[in-house]
Amino acid sequence: MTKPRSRRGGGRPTIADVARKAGVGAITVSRALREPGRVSEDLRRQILAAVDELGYVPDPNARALASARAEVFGVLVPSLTNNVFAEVVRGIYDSLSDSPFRIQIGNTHYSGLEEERLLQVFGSQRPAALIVAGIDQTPSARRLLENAGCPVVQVMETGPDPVDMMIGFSHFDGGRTATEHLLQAGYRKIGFIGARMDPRSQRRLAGYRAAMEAAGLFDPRLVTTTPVPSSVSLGRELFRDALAKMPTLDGVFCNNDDIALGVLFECHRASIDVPKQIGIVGFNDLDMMQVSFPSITSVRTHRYEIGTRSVAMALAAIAGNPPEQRIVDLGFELVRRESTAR
Amino acid sequence: MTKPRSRRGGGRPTIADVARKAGVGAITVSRALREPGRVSEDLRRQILAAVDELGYVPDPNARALASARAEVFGVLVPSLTNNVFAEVVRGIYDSLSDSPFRIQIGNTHYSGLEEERLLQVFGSQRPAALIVAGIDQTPSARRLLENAGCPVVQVMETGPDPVDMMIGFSHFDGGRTATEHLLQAGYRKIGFIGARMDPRSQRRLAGYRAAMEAAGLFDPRLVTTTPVPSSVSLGRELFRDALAKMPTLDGVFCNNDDIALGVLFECHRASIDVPKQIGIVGFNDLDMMQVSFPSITSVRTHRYEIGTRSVAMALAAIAGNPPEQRIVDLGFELVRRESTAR
DNA sequence: CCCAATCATGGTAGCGCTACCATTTGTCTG
DNA sequence: CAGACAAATGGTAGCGCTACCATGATTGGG
Repeated sequence: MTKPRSRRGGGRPTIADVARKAGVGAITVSRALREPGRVSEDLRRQILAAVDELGYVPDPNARALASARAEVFGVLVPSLTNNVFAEVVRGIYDSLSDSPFRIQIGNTHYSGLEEERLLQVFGSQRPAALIVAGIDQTPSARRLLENAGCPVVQVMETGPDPVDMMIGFSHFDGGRTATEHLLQAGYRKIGFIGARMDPRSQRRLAGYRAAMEAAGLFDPRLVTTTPVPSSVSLGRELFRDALAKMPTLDGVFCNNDDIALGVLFECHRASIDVPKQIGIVGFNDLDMMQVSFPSITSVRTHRYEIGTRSVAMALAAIAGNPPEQRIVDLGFELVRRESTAR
Repeated sequence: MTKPRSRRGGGRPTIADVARKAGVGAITVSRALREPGRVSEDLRRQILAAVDELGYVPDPNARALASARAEVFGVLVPSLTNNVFAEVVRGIYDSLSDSPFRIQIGNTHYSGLEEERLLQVFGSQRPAALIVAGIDQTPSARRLLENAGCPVVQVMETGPDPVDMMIGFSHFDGGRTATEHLLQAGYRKIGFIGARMDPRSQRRLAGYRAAMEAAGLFDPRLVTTTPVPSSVSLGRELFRDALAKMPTLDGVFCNNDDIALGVLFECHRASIDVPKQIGIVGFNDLDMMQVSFPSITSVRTHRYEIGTRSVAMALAAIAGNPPEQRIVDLGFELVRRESTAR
């Protein structure tokens, strides 16, 4: 006469309740939910009705334990507030919202060690796929990715040696293209201003340097960087530093759009004419670049699409059809605007 | 002579492996990891050594299943890219990084239905706590929250009737304060410009209206809104609309800082003097408000702190000491800058 | 010095689900 | 029409962990 209900579970319906109600075996309920094609039309209807009536929702934890595979995408990004990564995450999120997969986000704070720690934690759940920003994993992080036993997509950049799959673009080329544009517009003393010099920023700087050296115009005093996190106000300060160091500066390639905006505001404040006295190029092409006065030339990157495409690649791999193109270069676009129209 | 290793698990060490190695029972290993105080010094050391040597990491899914409680915080926000919510999430994330709790983010896209759906999904995991943005849940979403069986924190706003706990500030008061500041500065034809008029924006608008009515200056033609998502470029367009509708406009309270920035840029473009001809006030006080030229007066909100404090409240409740203050008002600060210094 | 109360540890029995392996039925081939 | 084979369903045995309930060892008060 004891209650058969468990002492622990909150009393919510389980698969056995559904099975009883529908008059079938538990396993058939499980199949009806996961592989509808393998259950006859009739039973499926009956089962779905029972599910509905009881308000049954499968327990993802039990599911993960039994199948040794959690329906989770692990996503590792270096920052949650940086608009660039927020857009990537949004793309990932939107692409996954109609799938059974959940998302678990990890914030590495631009630290390789933190990334390792998070991979360890994420791995313990046997995720369905891992999406990680960047290609500069520590050796031990790379080993964790290789042994994760699930599809791995490195995003934001392309490089020669993917762990599994890769989607992004060349930051080196982006930096070079931006700089070449300034050179073509006639600017000569072109500075580089960058904050939070993560590996991607370093490669943009390298692209800048390559372009300047090719033009015979490179000078280390033109480069102003800091490891401090990027912000609009920092952009303003760095520009003042740059100008103090090199008063003849006539152009700047900014590591990102926040910096570029800070530079523009300082130009306003100091009555420096843009684009006549100084040309400005940003990176990422946030919405505000087209609105500012003057509007700012920037390198448009396809962040949202990197998110959606990375999910598509991972889902294909999970389904057993890994894309033949393991490295996808989405490129970028230089968007010319008033800030370099001299 | 058969391999005792399971057919499924990838062969990673389990608690039983650790127990065998340390020469203790499995349950003792479990305790040593979760309640160190209840295991003798000696055994604990032995066990931790075994854990280390084997590289054992507990399986969170098995743990959740056995204890009917997942070590997960469910976080529901209306947008991932809106800097305001990104800051809240960052605060949550940072406060949880030293705890065993993971984070699962849900993006409601400002939709009540989507929020319900996500609460349903999240609930199936028996999360340790739920943090949701806003206080305007649908009746059925509210029921889901009440029956979640875990601490619930509503964030970003305060209101009279919390599901469980609440932390934020009054958007009505924020809107009123901003508007009163413009009035005190001598502006009279003060417009309201807002995009994505979610419930919080509506209350800021109500605060604006209350201040204007108290001054006997309210006119519906001063209000320009749209349900379209907010952006800097939209701010510019809405300001042009507002000006076309009411050419004598001499001030604007903007629903958020992006809009305010768009307004400022349009003023530059149209050679409208700020603050002489037009006063501008934003909302949230993003970093760029202090850098722009002229710098923009804004209502500073404590987003990051809302995130960290919400976690502290939830953790306290989980530990069995729910805070006596179930409603925490973090307030806001009006930051006066050049854009209203007439 | 005995018995209760504590403390430290362990055994057992699930948590809710699915992998694996039947079993049953229907369908096709020669 | 037998035999082979596929399709549909079910039973059993865990997945790796912890709640619950012993058990034995230690303490301490009367």
